[in-house]
Amino acid sequence: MSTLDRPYHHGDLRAALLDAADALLDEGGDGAVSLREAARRAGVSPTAAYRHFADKTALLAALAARHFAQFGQALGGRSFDAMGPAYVRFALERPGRFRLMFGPLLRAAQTDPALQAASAAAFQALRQAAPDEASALRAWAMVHGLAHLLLDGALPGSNDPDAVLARVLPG
Amino acid sequence: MSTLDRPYHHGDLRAALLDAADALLDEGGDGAVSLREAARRAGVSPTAAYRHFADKTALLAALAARHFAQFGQALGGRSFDAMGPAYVRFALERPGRFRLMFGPLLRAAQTDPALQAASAAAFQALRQAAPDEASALRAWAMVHGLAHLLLDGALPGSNDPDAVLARVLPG
DNA sequence: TGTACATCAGTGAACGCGCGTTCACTGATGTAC
DNA sequence: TGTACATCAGTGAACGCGCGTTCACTGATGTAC
Repeated sequence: MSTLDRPYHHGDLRAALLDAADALLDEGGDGAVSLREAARRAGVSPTAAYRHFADKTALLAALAARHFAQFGQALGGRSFDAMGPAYVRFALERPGRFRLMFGPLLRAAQTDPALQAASAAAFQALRQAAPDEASALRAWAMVHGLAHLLLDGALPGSNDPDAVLARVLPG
Repeated sequence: MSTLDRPYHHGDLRAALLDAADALLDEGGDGAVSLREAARRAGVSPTAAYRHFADKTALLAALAARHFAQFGQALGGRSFDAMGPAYVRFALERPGRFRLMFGPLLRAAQTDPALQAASAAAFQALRQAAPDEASALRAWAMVHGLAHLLLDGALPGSNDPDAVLARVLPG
């Protein structure tokens, strides 16, 4: 395969692999992300990925860091009251992404500095909008729990996000 | 292997498999539960499990049903205020169990009647202790979110459950 | 009490699968003189 | 401007792994007459 045949430009394989992994995340959840399939979709042999990531965990960490940045943007600049719905919407939009960001797959990568920075920055947004620390924590927990319960279809009766949000959140 | 060599009595293989799967849940999380390993630990060939469960999903559903029953007992008979800490404690005690009960692994088994009944019963406890429906939902979401955040080590700063609970819950 | 038979709970070999990762390698690109 | 060389981003075959599930089977247990 010559350079010209590739669907990405020189030096962009890293981004292409992340994009492919991202698509897998959406299609099959965080458990469905594999180095081999990501490479396949990027049009490259399985081993090419190792030029760009030390191992699978490094790929996942990079992917999560990307998503935490988007997460911060999705929350940033909103009022405290508007953040709850935004948080839940972010989770429901793409469940695999949400599970990767918070789930056990990243346990091995929890010390990754880029990941830590990205996640800390995302939560700064929420902390700053809250009237005080305890309120921030309570709101965060509630909204995080709501996201999970809706994602898992664990609420008896209505699982309609808007209806549930309206009933639960103030305003 | 004669009957006498087995670590369980006649007719108890089903329970032995569930016990083994349960241990796997604790040791490696919900992703670490496999039919083969459960059978191995029960001292039985991999195929023996199919005498007792239609497939892996059926095993997982049976396991989750068991846990939802325990969950109901852990919550039952408590005051509304005492339920929050009990909920969180239940989750932190055995993360794998909690993730199995609410996680995506059971999506395929969501229509299982025994599982549905067990989960509905568990939530009855919380609903009955709450002053009203909306409060129940809010409390549930918050406590569920707290459990997840603590489980995932996602809280910046202190991840000590007792400290976090004290700061967040009323009373 | 004895015999024929059905049922039932296991065995063990085999299937196809996809995975993460390693290895020695090739061919193109960039650099120094 | 040309040549020698190092670097770099890929390839492709191979490794060992554990999984869920199927198949034909065996041997013990229970039942009917």
